[in-house]
Amino acid sequence: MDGLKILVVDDESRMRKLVKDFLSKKNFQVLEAGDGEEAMDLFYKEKEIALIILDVMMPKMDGWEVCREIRKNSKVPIIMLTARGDERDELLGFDLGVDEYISKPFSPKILVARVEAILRRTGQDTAGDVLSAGGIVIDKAAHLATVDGSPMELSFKEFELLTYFLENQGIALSREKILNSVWNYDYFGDARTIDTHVKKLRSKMGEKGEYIRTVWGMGYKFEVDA
Amino acid sequence: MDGLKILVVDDESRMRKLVKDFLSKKNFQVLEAGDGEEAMDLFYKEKEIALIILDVMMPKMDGWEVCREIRKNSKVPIIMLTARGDERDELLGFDLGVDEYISKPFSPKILVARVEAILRRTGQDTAGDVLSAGGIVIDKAAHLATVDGSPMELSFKEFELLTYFLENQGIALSREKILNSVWNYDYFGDARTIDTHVKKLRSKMGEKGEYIRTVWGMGYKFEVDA
DNA sequence: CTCTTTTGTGAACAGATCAAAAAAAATCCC
DNA sequence: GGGATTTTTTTTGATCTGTTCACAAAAGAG
Repeated sequence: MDGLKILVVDDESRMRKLVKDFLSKKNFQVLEAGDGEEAMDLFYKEKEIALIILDVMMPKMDGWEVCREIRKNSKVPIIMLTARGDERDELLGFDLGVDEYISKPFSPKILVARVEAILRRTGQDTAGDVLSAGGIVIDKAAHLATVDGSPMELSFKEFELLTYFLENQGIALSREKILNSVWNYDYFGDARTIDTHVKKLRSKMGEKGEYIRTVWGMGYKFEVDA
Repeated sequence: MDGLKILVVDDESRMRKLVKDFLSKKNFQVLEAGDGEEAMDLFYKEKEIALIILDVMMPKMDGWEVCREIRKNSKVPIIMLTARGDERDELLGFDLGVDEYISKPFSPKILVARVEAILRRTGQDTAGDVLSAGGIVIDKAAHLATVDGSPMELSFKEFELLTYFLENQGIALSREKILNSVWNYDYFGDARTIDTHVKKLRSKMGEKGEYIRTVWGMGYKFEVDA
C-alpha cells in the first residue's frame, strides 16, 4: 500500500495505538482522533483520507453521528468497531452507509485484512498491481499473465521472470542481475538455468516471445518493437 | 439476496445498464423499462416486484406520474433518481410516498447499499450482507452457503474459508495469507491444514469446486470461469 | 573461412508441491 | 463421561517444476 491515509477514531488511546501499530506495519499512514469532533476536524483539514475506522462508543459525538456527518459530504469507506453481537447496531449502520463491522474484541490481523479488502473493493489500491506492454498484461495480485487477452499458463518462476522483464523494459539485464533479482541471492546453481526459463517463456508467449531479446555476451532485454 | 425483482425505469439505456450490472452482481433480478408507460405495463404484468428505481426526468410519463399511478395500488418501495440538490423535488416526492432519493450522479455502490437498506427496512430481505459469485451465495448473517440455491453443509472453518475466498475473488492467496486471515494470526500449525479444508470445500461444492484454483507454488485463488 | 565462444533446444533427473485418505486430537452435545 | 462431529496432523502417492546436461545452432573474432 502506498501510504494511504487512514483515520482511526477511538477514545481509548490504547486501542488507537494497537490499531495504529498494525496498520503502520502495512505502510499505511495513520491519523488519530480521540473523539468525534476531533475526527471531523481532521477529516476536513486533511485531504484524501482513504478510510475511516470508527468506534461506536465515544463521548461527545458517538460513532453514528460522526458517520452521519461524514456521509453528508463523502463516500469514504467507514469501518465501525462495535461491541460484540449487537445486531441492532449493524442494522442501523447499514442505513447510514457503513461499509464494514468489526466487533470488539478483534484480532488486529483481521482488522488489517478487512481494511485491505475494502480498499481493494473500492478500487483505491489496485493501481500499480498491473503491468503491461505490447499486449502483454501482468496482474500481480491475481498472479496472472495474459497475451492479447488470453491467459498464459506460467509456472511460478516463469511468472516472476516475466514480471521482472516487464518491470525493467528496455534495460539489458545480465544473467547475474537476473539471478540476484528473480532467484534468491544465495542461489548457487548454473546461470544457464535462465536460458531454459527464457526458452519456455518465449514459447508460451507465441509471436510476442520476440520481445525478450538476446543481448549477445551479456544477457537479455525485454523490449516492445521500436 | 434471493433474486428479488427490481424494476429500473430510466430513458437512458446506459444508465439502466449501469444499475443493472451492479444489482445483478448482488443476485437481484433486474427488469428494465425505458419510459413510464412501459414501466406501468411491466409492473402489472410481472408479479412480486420488490422495489422500483425511478428516474424523475423521462419523456411521456415522468417519474412523478409513474409514482402516483403505482401508489394507487401498491406500497412497493420506490427510489427516485433526481438531479443533484433539487430539494423541491424531495418535498413533492414525500407526499407521493417516495421512500428514498438518490441524486445523480451517484456511486453504484451507494445505490446498492440503499436498495439493500430499504429491502431490509421493509422486511423483504432476510438481512445480512450477502456475497455471491457464479451461483455460489454466502449469507454471512445466516451463516449459510448455497450452490445454485441448494444449501451446502459446511463446518465453521469451511464456511469462513469460503467466505474469505469470495471476499478476495481473482486474487492469488498464499497459504500464509489465508492462515493469517481465516485462522487466528497466532496460529502455529501446518499450512497444509488448508489443503485439507480446500479439498473438503471443493468436494462439497460439486462441479463448482473448480472455482477454487490451485496456484502452483503459491496458494489458491477463487475465480469464476473466465 | 575456420575456430572459438555463446546461446538455443530437448530430454532427463531430483526435489518440491499438491491431492487424497486415514489417523489423531480437539471440540461439541447430550 | 461417552459418542459424534469438526479440526488438525500425518502419511502416501502422484504431479509439476526447476535444474542440469549434452548437443546443435548461431554469432563473433581473427
